Amino acid sequence: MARAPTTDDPFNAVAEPKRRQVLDVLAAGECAVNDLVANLGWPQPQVSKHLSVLRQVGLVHVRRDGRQQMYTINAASLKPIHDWVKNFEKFWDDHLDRIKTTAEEKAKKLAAGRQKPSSSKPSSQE
Amino acid sequence: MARAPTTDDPFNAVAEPKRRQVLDVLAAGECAVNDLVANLGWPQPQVSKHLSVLRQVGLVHVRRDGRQQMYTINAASLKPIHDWVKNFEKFWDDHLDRIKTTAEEKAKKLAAGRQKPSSSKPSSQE
DNA sequence: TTGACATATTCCTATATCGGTATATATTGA
DNA sequence: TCAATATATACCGATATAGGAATATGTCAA
Repeated sequence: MARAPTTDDPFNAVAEPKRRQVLDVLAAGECAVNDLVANLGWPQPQVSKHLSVLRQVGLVHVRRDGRQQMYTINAASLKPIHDWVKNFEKFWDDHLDRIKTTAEEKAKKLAAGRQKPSSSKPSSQE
Repeated sequence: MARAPTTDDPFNAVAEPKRRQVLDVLAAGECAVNDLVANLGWPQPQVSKHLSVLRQVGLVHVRRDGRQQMYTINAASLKPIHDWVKNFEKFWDDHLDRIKTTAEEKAKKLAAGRQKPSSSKPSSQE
């Protein structure tokens, strides 16, 4: 067997850096193919082919406007990626959980006038 | 040219669903290879090979304990993915601070709208 | 040392890729 | 209808893959 096709899911589609670049440009708003070509500086067929992959996984939508094909990002298709990596946030950002959960407490303590900065011991497991 | 190697970056490494599964299991804590084999139900060489890829991109660390190789997740290597997708949160997450993000988008659209469709001039990136 | 256990590596093959070049399709205007 | 513009597709070649099977490596225990 070979690697899963790039069109299988957003994970595979977005593994290619150039496709991420395309999405980065499209994040700024609707764009015609030639504008992408100009923005990215790649050969037109290359841009079209990357757009084709993004289309097939539903990461972009197309609309014809005269001779132009207007592409818009459909970032909702990135949500599975977001949801998956989100589960690992705590591993590199162990402030995150703590800050989020204790922010109000700290605020209260500060408001009370006394706040001891207890040396925080990092425990990965919450 | 072919697709970028799976060991090039976390994006490519994690494009394979089974490697995400491995990380999901490791997220629960340190694990020996055989435990992964038992947990996942895959042939041992397959598990080892996926671990090899994850090792090469730094997504896991290994420690020898007797005859066992104890694997731990190194989720910090997922941060680039997290950081990238985070920029698209606003597209599906409505209850984020919508006013601020839409304002930014409007500004971007206005800036992008100054480009003429026909005359494709490579405007300075970014 | 020998054998059992734990894990990694090698060899194999079908497959899908990315980039380049050339060309096809579609739309508009004269 | 024809030319020009805008975009998509077809073809090619080199390459890396994932899984399976077999085997190599490494470690412990008797």
